[in-house]
Amino acid sequence: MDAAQELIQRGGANAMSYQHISDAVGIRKASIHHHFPTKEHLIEAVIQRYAAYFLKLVDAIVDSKLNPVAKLRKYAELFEATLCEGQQDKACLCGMLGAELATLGNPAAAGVRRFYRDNEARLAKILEEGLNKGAFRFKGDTKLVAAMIFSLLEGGALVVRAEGGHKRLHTMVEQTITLLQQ
Amino acid sequence: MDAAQELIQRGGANAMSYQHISDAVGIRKASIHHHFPTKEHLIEAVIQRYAAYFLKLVDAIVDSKLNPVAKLRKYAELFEATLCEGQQDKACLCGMLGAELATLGNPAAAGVRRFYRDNEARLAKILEEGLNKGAFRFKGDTKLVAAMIFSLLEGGALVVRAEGGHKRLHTMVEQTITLLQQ
DNA sequence: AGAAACCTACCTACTAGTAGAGTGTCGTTC
DNA sequence: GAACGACACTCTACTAGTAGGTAGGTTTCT
Repeated sequence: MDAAQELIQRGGANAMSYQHISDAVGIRKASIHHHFPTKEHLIEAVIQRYAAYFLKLVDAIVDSKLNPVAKLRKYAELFEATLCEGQQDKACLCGMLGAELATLGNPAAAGVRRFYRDNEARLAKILEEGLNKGAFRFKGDTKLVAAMIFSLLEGGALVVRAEGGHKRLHTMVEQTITLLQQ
Repeated sequence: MDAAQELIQRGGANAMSYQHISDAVGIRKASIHHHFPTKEHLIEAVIQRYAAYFLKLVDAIVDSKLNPVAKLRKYAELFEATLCEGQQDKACLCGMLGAELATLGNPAAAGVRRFYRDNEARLAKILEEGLNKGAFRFKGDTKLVAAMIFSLLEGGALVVRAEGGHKRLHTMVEQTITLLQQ
């Protein structure tokens, strides 16, 4: 699953094959089919695991005693950290799968949708808290700003791989935080 | 090229094949190879055409007599319009290809990078004009805000296909404009 | 007539997925 | 304590389908 996830994060689900995984982990293709009968199953399992892992980290941030601005910064760092891993060309798993949504099976697509919804809800919570405590100052709907920030991070993670990398994403995040505070 | 572009915008370059194009346009696979010898060539040609077409529209907006806020709104509408076309599941071509960047050949990847750079430059121009005229009011670097908006639009176009569609992207854009004016 | 476009027929490589046989590791029984 | 059976795991070897791409002949346009 580690190998599958890495392959998807780097080139997408359609560029990932059982053979590639086999080469990466040194176990024959057929043996992988024993654990994940179809590609659909495999992708779904990877999404579930990724979503659970990611959201656990997010919840730890949301529930921490940090101030809301620091929470938002920490949240964005999760995306930046992904870009730093390995050969620095991994984006968010669900950002990649979002592009290939039309070619995904129903259960996998539902998992991606759910990941988006869950993340936006957590972000909205951080923003709401920030507004109440006066750490943020902006007009409009927190849920919309949450959706905006999430799209920015998912899109940013993809775009900066072309130029600038994680450092560039970081500066974009800082600029966004500035906009939310003025 | 229309068929190839549509296939890429819906499912990505790796989910697009000569056979799919053949089925869509009613011309044999080998005949398509006559015009575009390799997939690399085809993708590159589609990128070039798309970038030229898109940037022409963008430049028309930038050079128009609209006020900067209206220009930004018009620019975002280009992304919204793409989502409205056909079966409402087409994202920006270069957003899709950004996800698959690692599996693209060098010339194609360079085309995508260039598209990103060109768009961010146009956006920065609109923002700069808006700051000077007092239509926008925000702290920070216009180039960074431009990169931020571009990532938001590219990411948003991908994310809203999962839920909400073009209407949702529109509300996110309006929220962003609000942030830039406060 | 010549070129551009298109065709049929084919190639090799790779895809997801299956069949069925070996291998190692258990707990259970004699 | 040794033999047994069950099971999880891995293997080799295979399938049918699809991928990108080519050779070479036919049609269509100018």
